[in-house]
Amino acid sequence: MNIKEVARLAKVSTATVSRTINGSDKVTPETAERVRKAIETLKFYPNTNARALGSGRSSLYGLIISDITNPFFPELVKSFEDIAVQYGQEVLIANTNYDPHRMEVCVSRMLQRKVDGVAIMTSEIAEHLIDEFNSRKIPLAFLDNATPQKGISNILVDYAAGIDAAVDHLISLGHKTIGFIAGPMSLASARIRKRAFINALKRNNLKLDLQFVEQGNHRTDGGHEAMSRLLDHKAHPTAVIASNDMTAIGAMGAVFERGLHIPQDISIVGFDDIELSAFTQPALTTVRLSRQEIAKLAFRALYNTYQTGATKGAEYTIQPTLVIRKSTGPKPAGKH
Amino acid sequence: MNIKEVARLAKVSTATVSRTINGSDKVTPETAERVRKAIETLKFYPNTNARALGSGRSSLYGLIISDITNPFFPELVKSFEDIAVQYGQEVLIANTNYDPHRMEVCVSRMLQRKVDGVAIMTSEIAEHLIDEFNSRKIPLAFLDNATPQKGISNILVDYAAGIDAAVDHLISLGHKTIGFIAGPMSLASARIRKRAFINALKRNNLKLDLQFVEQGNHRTDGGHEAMSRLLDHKAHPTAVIASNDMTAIGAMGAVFERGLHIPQDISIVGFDDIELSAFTQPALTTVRLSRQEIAKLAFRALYNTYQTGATKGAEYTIQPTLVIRKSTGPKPAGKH
DNA sequence: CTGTTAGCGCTTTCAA
DNA sequence: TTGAAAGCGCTAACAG
Repeated sequence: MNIKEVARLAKVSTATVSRTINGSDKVTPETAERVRKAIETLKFYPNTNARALGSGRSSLYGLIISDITNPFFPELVKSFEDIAVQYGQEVLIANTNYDPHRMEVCVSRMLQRKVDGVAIMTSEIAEHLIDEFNSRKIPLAFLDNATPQKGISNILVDYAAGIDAAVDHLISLGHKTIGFIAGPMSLASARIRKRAFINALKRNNLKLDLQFVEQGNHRTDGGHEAMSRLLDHKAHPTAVIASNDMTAIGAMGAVFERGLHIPQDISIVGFDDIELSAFTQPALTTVRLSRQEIAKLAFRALYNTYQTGATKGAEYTIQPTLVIRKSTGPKPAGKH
Repeated sequence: MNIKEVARLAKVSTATVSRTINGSDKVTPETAERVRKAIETLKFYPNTNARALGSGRSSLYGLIISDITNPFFPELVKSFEDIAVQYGQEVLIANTNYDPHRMEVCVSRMLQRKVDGVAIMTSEIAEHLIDEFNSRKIPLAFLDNATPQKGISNILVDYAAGIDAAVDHLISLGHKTIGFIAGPMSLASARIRKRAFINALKRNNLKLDLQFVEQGNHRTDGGHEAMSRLLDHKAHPTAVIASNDMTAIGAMGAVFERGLHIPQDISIVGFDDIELSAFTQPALTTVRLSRQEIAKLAFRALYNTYQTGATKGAEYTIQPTLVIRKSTGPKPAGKH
């Protein structure tokens, strides 16, 4: 069952069938109709592999993420797929599992499938792998690539603005002693958030107490432990900002374990706005980083670069927004 | 850059390069080594499309799910990929978004990519689409297919056993009035759970009060509303089982809104054990349905069927297990 | 507007 | 063990 059979049944050449499939305008409507009917009756599905091979275009875009079970990614994946479908393109998803070796495997898969572009939404990627893509002129889009490069698109996130919004919100609620639970310092984006927090305190003339800047790991366990340490101080902060939502959720657990209440005794702010955050008890106030926006910008950058054959990539900056829910409240009376 | 260049550099024919790539044992180690070195220096990645076209095997397995942002699926996807990688196969993921039309698109994608098998982990699929696969002898594996079919593998879940375990657990805690929040009755698996609940009550000689069997939608909003209705009754149940975790989480919110405590005033049990459930406050007691097990069984069934060319599919039954966390406790004194 | 035909890059007989 | 060559199914000049 192939294009020949369709051609035979429709009494045309394979070229005409191909043209019809690809929506060429140089096919008489009547002919096209006949072809379409033949396709229908034969239940013919054009072989993607042959198409890609013949045309040199795969219409496939790669999406490399760390781990689909990390709640940050599902929405990103979904949005990326949705927009790709809109553009008539397909998506090849690959997980690195935070493992450099798996990353190599992912890159190799992309190369073998001859993708038309790759969105790399994870930080850990070796320079030589980027070169593989570059030398083949495969468009790349990064999320938060620290070192922008020739011909590579970059989606930047204004983390500082997000942190600022969180700090301002807490200050407006009367908080003066604000703690922070950082993410892994190996992550550029985590470093930026921590620095932004410190700067925000300064700008607001709040004293920076380094013992209230704790270290987490962007997972719940790290948040839990960090918050426990924070609560060990006789005079703990009345509000804590976490570097991401998972950290905040872990932190909330630690607060409850001490018999304290959120937000009556302590306010908590997260970062990312993963789905889960709306369902915590109380619902988490957090800085929303729109995954849909990231996905759209990344895909469009790739698509445009591929279509136009442009050699320089685009750069976009995304503004996070504060989502106020129930985990933040006025500073408790009598505290500092 | 293709197999020819490699052949030239290694001073062999393209056939030998192909054999080396595919690990044929009829290549002298020395020759193979030369080829491998050539591949290395040229940074050659064999074109998957051409490989599939030439061989007739795609080494690609399709995975159709409803929606990657549904927390049930990420772990399933990950496990499926992990095992596929182990077997040297690739995975093509497709979301239906609960939309029959998108389902057609998904099926079409699978057909066009000439997948070697498809795991359909969503319920809504039209009969004629199944036929498309059948007529092309593409192995299929279903999750919970109500009507088992010729040559199709089926992963069954013993939902009843899971519900039984939940009911038994609550009874052992002294509960006598147990409520249930069902899922959408359009879902076979939801119907089974509801029926299992009713049967379990009977078997334990507990009276079945139909006003305590509420209707949800497997989402948090449905759980919230259903639980609110349940709590409107003067004498509400002291324990409630939800048809899935999202429902349970929504229900928990409704309980808190009334100023009641979990599990002191009311115990809650979920179903699925999605990641989120470990992080609710209190952590949710639930019936765990191992997505890893589902994924493994589904993939292996497909792989074996394809490799052996078997015409009849396998059938497996998965036993869910109760995970006791903090949302269940003894029946409150003085209640029924 | 339609048909002919030479590839696309790899696999796989078939011979050697 | 290796090579030559005929496909795999489709696309895209090129001709007409």
